Amino acid sequence: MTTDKRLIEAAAKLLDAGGEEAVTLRAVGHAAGVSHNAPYKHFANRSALLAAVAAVSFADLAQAMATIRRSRRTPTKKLMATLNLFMDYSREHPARYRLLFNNPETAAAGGELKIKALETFEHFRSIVQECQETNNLPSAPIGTLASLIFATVHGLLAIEGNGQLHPEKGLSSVEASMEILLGLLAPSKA
Amino acid sequence: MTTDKRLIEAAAKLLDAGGEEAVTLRAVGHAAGVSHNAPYKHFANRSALLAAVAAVSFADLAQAMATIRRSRRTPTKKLMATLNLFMDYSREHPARYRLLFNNPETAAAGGELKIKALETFEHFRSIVQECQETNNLPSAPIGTLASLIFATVHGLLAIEGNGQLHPEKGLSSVEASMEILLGLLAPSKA
DNA sequence: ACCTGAACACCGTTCAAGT
DNA sequence: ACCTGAACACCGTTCAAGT
Repeated sequence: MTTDKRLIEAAAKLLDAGGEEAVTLRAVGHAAGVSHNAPYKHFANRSALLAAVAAVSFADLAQAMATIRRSRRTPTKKLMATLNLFMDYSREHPARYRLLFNNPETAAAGGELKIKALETFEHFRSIVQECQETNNLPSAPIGTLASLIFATVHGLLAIEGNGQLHPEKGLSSVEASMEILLGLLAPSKA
Repeated sequence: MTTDKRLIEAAAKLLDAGGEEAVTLRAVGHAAGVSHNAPYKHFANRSALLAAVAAVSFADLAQAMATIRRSRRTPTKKLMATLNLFMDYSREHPARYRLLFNNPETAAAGGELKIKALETFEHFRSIVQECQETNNLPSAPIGTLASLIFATVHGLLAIEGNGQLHPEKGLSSVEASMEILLGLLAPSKA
């Protein structure tokens, strides 16, 4: 495997294991078997390395979503599967999830990263559209509806990760909240 | 003003102006007119100082929400005003907003910070409840409904802050998305 | 009780070399 | 072309004093 791939992989592993602060160039270099400043021969700086991690992570998500999209399932089931994908990702890789969806630097980035991110949203949007076409979601503008549903899972996951979702206090789980949302959004079958 | 208040204020100002990375203890100390390690006489460490900033910020938000809650407005208008409060806060103090609602350390914290955070949610929940009672929101469990609506603004604002809300690409603004959500949630006046 | 200056370990980044 | 080791500036944190 080429050095740059190994650096990205090492950075991702450190990120998952210890959060963003654990991703030091020294640790990344060491984990990849090179010196602490070899990364600079492959990436402009630490941010660029993290951006590369984000890009491959978006690509992974996009691929998983493409598989769901192609599968033989009802649109509603596809949407559920996609939402579950996000939930699992957020819970198994919280720091990575934050890097993808909650990081000012990721926001500012363009190039490869931006393209991969847009691909991910495009899959999501398409699945939401299928649900609309089968009359399982209201006929609001597709972009608005898709961003609304995505933002809701995202927001719920953020709050959950922040420990501000308190099932014991009457607040509900991400799953339950999403079910309620989709239930309320579903057009009454008149 | 006491030194600890001045330290919190200086930290908040630096946070708003330059993001979390700009909040170095050296800069905070300097801005407050003390040495770079005087903060340690008032706070256990940098995290504790940021937690104090979060606590006063939550208190400010809670107070603004209490005012809205007490005002002579329809429940729906109160809810709108509260949502606008979050939107303004996120746009005017993005780094601070992230500290409050998107920070693993804030999550782990207890004490004063946790209490202030819960107070904020309590106001929000109460306003949502008013909307339910006047039949402007469906009769889902209050905790679930409140967290759902809050998570949605929060998620939309996170995406907006991340530059992933693209009005030009058919995705919509936070305001428009929230209006659609509340419109769809509103029980049909039968 | 509250503050300061020196010191330490760690980090991102740069630079001059090495193959 | 790719990598390394030394060096620099900066940071959080600790410690021994100072009033």
